[in-house]
Amino acid sequence: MKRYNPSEIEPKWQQVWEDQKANEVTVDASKTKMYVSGMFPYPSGAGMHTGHAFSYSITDALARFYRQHGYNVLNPMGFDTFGLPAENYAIKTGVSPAVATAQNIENFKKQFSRMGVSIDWSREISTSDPDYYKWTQWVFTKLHERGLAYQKESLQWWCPVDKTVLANEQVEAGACWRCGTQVEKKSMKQWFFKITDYADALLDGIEDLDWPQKIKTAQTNWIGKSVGAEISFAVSERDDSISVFTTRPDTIFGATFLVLAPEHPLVAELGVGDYKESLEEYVKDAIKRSEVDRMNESREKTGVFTGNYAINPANGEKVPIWVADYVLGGYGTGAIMAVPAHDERDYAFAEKFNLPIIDVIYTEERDDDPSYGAEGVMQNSGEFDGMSSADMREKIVEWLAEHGEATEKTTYKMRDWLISRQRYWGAPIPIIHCPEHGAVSVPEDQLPVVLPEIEDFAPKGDGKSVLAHAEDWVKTTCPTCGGPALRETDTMDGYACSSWYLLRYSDPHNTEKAWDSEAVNYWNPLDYYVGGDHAVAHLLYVRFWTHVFQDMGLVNFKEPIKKLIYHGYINAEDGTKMSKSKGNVIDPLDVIDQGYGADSLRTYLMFMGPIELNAAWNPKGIAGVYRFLNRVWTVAQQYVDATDRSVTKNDDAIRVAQHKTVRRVTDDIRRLSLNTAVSGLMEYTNELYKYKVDGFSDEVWREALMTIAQLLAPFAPHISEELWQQLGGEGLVQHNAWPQWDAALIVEETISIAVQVNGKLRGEISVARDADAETVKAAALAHENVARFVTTEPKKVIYVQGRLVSVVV
RNA sequence: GCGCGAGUGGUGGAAUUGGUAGACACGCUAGUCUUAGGAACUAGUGCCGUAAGGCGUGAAGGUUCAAGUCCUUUCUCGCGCACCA
Repeated sequence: MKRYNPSEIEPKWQQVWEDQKANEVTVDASKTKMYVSGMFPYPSGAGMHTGHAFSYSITDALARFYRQHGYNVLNPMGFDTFGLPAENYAIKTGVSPAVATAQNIENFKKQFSRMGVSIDWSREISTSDPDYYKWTQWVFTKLHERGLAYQKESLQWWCPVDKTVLANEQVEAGACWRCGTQVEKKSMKQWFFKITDYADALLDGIEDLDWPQKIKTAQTNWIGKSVGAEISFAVSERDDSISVFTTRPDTIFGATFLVLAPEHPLVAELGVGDYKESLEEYVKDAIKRSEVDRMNESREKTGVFTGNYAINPANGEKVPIWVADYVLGGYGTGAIMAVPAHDERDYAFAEKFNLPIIDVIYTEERDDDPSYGAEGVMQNSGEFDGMSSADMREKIVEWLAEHGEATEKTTYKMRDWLISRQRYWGAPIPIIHCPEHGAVSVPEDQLPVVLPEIEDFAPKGDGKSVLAHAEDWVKTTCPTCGGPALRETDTMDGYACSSWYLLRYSDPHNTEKAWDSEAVNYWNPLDYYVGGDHAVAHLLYVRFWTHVFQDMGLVNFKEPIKKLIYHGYINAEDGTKMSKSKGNVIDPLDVIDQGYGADSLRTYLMFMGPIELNAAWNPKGIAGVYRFLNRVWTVAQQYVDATDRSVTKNDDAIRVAQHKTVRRVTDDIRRLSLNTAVSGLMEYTNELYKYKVDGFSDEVWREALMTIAQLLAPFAPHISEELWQQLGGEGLVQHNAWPQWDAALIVEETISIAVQVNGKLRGEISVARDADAETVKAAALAHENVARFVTTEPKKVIYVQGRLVSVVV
């Protein structure tokens, strides 16, 4: 008997798939399409880790499952190649990012091949390939044309030692991540995408997405829609007013002071007399710190009085104007009316600085706590006393508008998407700055704006990308007037590059346009998107761009991803994250090399638990799966080697087990319960194992074993191909139909019924499948052990068809 | 703090619709055989108890003939957001 040897059969089938181009697909309107994709990887120098192996094993299982069902399956792969690691590596070693990236991609592709994933490599893309980023740039110009890409002065982190701009996540506790210097804020002109124009559309789209609730909630919160009012407060003894945003205009009679953010434009003018100096100092200090920092610090409120007053438009009361950093400059109007009786933050502030608190909403259950957000009956509110606060919310805005300025207003937490990066290794922003015409888009026929090759990748310390020093490249002519002009030297955020790659897979080599709409509309939207990261950013940006593309008539759908599979992490054996420093990293390629093979690795990853949960790697666990595949192998070999195939002893039982398993595995994969699909295959194998000692019949065993090859193929494709071939199957198992189950064969003649007495299990009876209720009840009561517990006439006997009898005494 | 999940044997987990809790796998125990093979096979394995039986799904209540599943309260852990007015 041949032994199961994955290191022999796996490379063999990988070669066959490659030679036959088994996974390449084209648009075919006569077939139902199925488009699945994992989130494309950043090809790091470290190669593939278990997270990748897990993610792509899920994707591949689905691709193979649907391919076997006869769908036209697109399972592509690409590489998210722009980004900081390659650039930092270049700064350190001088190896150009393009060269290092190409090597890493080669390595990743080898590793993908060894995993046995069924990818259509003819569609490979890489975001740093000029043939790709030409179209990323083209999208930028289209957004620019539509007013969705614009420039704005904005504050950026600046490290005075490294003399470079830092991203928010590169600032740790107010210090530069590299040198530890206290960072500063610097105002710079930056490019933004106007995602806020799509806030409502993106919010409305969330409801119908077949995505995990937590991702949908995360996106909803991120967009952060608030409906309220903007109300104007006149500044006392000044010809000025301060506009505030509130979601609770009904509490305006309780507004006892105003608070402005330190960034508020009026702050500079409001300081009066003795208060002026302390105000200036406070503002200077607050602006130095980021919003992020302010939030990380203790919630102890700080603030200063301006010495100035405003008039509450509801009751004409003079209310003091304060400045405090708990009010954010970037949200609403950067100013609030503080209602300490009904907002815990205002309450904390009022307590600390002894400001008046007026309770304007009465609720019965209210205790002494400041009643944050509660609805109730209005009081201390003039003519509105006794009314319901919820009912008056809109009325009071109308009333305020009659003798002042007040309008209904909706605000969002989401800000526009800042895409400028002062970095080399990214897609150049396709803009030319002309002294005459300003920022002009590079015309389509001059795209791509190719990233120039340079020698020195280290930032020069001027807050610009090193591209600014590639003088020949920077100096150009204005597309509008032909006069001398300069190129934009910032590159785009990598998220821009990954916001449309799922569309490019449909038509990856098109040199005329970003994609052909027929191809894109055939394959998209994506049926399954598999990943475990980017809950908000990437998954929101992809939606944003697709919404825009639909508005531009480039695609005929709004939402790019139908079903999102957001899987967990694979942790180390002790449940903590794998990390190089802890030395607990499991390298999936090592696992394959150890002799377990890719099939065991993949099947184990699917068997570990529900895909959406985190799981801890258990070296014993993969041994168990290897044992299972060995049993599959052994039982198949014993059939193949058998000289006598005339023993029909267990044929009926084998047939029942086979059809039950087909049904179960099919259902389980459909509902993405991959761990139970694998356990179903294990049970089936164990059962066949039991019967093999009695000997083999020909057709029944052959069919039973071919079925296992088919059902196992999504998880362990190599052994499945091998067994399929040994059993005389036609062609590749992955191109053969998924087995069907025959419902009639699964039905058993006698069924087992549990018997409970007062809710406790007391016995089990066997009855005919179609026995009527009275017969079953009688049989239940006749059961010896049941009778022991039923000493009086039962009060009630309930028969649940096909399941149990419940006797109540 | 707010939001979203999840708590089941020694371990990972199963139970699709309120209907036999613990499938499958790991580990462990005992045994068989040792063509020393990452062995294989057989039997057992929730807890207490010799048994009959009792107890048992984070905790406490409740609804029901019947609750891991539904309701109320509460605790713990994970993830996301985090002074957004």
